[in-house]
Amino acid sequence: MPELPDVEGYRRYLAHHAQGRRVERVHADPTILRNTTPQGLGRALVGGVLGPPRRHGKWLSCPVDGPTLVLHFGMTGSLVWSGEEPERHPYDRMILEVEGGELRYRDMRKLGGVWVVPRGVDVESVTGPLGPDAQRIDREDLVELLARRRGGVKAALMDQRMLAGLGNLLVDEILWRARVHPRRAIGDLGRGDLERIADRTEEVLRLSIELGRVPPDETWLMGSRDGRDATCPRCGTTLERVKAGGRTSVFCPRCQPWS
DNA sequence: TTGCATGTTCCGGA
DNA sequence: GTCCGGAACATGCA
Repeated sequence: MPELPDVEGYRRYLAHHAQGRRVERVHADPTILRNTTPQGLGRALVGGVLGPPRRHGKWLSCPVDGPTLVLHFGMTGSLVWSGEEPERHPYDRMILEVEGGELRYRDMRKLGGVWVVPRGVDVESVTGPLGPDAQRIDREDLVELLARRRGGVKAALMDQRMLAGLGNLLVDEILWRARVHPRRAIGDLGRGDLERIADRTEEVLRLSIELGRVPPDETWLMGSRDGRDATCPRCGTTLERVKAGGRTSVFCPRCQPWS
């Protein structure tokens, strides 16, 4: 379930368990490797020491003595350290055997992927252009970014080239807190709307990043949105769903009126 | 059996 | 050039 807070959780997890350890061996499902082969991955990584992992948006990268390992988690990716779970799993698509254990990249649906960036090459060559990270951008800059956009507000917030890290569930959560209907055009919103969106973005990310995940909390839209007659955690109105920005959006018709 | 699912990318049409 | 919707990718679940 990787959105920015989850990937930030994986970054800390990798740093905690695997950073500083030397890679002894790698195994990989060739179909999860996006720009290399199992042999190429081995040549790049074996013998190297895992450096400090970095996150930008939903991308995680980790330098390994020159080359950089780059991971994207798609919709179902995660990391597992052998000390926490001794057995390998059929969906473990890549395994780094390191001194003292192994780090596994698990991804059921394989919509994510694994890349290797050679020494001296920019990580952007695989991630493509990304906007500023949603965790690190400050409020004023985010308001300015939003004010310059056109089109739907939801599509804008999910556009990784504008702002990196927000996905469908987080954007629904932010718009619900900011009381903005997900199908509104950004050009029709007032300054106050944009400021509330920026404030709620900061709030949602701060709270969920502390935990390394989005809390399964019934006071969050995210914790209440599933099910046929899910209700708004704030006012109890039955939640509705519409398509916006190409995905299903859940919103409260009372808290997020059209006008 | 059908529709839907938290990701990105590519394509066609307005 | 801009914006939007839909399909594709791979797999599981209701």
